[in-house]
Amino acid sequence: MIRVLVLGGPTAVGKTEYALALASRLQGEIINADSMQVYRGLEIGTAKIRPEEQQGIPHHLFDLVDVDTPFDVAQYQMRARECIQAVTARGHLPILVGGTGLYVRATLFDYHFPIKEGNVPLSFSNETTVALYEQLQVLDPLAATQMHPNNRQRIERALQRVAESGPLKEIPRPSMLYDALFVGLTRPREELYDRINQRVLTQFQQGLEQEAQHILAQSPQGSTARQAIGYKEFIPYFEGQMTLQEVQDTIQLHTRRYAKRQYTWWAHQFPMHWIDVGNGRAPSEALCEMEKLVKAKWSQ
RNA sequence: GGAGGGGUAGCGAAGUGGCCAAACGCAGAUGACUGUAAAUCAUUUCCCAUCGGGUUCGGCGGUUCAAAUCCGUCCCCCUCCA
Repeated sequence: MIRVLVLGGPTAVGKTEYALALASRLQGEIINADSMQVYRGLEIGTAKIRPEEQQGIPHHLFDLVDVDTPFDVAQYQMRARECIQAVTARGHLPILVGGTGLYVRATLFDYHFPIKEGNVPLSFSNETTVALYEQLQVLDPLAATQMHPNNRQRIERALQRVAESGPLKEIPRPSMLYDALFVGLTRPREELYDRINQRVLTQFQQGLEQEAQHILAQSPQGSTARQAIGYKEFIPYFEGQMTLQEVQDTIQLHTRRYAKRQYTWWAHQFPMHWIDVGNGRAPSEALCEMEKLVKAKWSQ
């Protein structure tokens, strides 16, 4: 099986820096696993690494599409698998770096996304959520058991899927397709939250407002890019209903909550090896621990 | 000094004798998640505990079978008049 090193963890924990160091020590190439950094133009708000910071290490799957172009897990899965293949063929170690757990899981595990047949998307706007859930219970009882009756977004998707490829025959229990090592970076909660708050302040100084204005003008209603934290919060501000300070507070709040959700996903969906990079620990020491994990797994 | 309004769980805010450990909002904590995932959704938040129990609604004291809710008194806050 192909080896893949995964570097995950919550936002603002320090993945970008450690990825760079790891890549240079392990002859690795970095593959983005962040659902928002695939968009061109989301720079400051997503804390995307800049070309001059990349230290000559190849970075893949950043800036794939414009903000008005839809992108989803299925596309990511395909691109990421191709990329892993290519990096491996070059004799390098693919390092998947990012916070979007679903993207990583769909790539490394046996997730199937049937090819869409280009049929008209169903419209559910006139139905109540209760009615939609009842429909799903009839059309795909198994899928219905997998989601909460209030989760309209997932119910709609399930109905769409049923229309395209029929009901679920069994609940999928995906297996891993790669020889993957999951390293998660972590820090004490309070320290992480401080870093998040500080990072948002810095982003404002770097011109987040201008970037957001630009992005919001370019991305259509409902597009994924305008759901990104650090951008959508500006909407009420540009409409004159919120102060800049309130925008900043809200971005910090949303980012903190996002970080918690990421912890939940990473901790529960993968066999993680957590490395504490906080508490004033020297990066060299943390890196050393990561290298040990790598050696222990792929001893060489 | 006088008149009036108010003090409810982390914050805001309902409740005005029993159905109140106390609605609701916010914030926090926990979790779910195979095509929007930086999305969407759920649970939970006085204390101990499995049922269940023990302390709460500014303090103290009363009335009552029963009080956050009624009475007395004290403390604190706000507005207005002096």
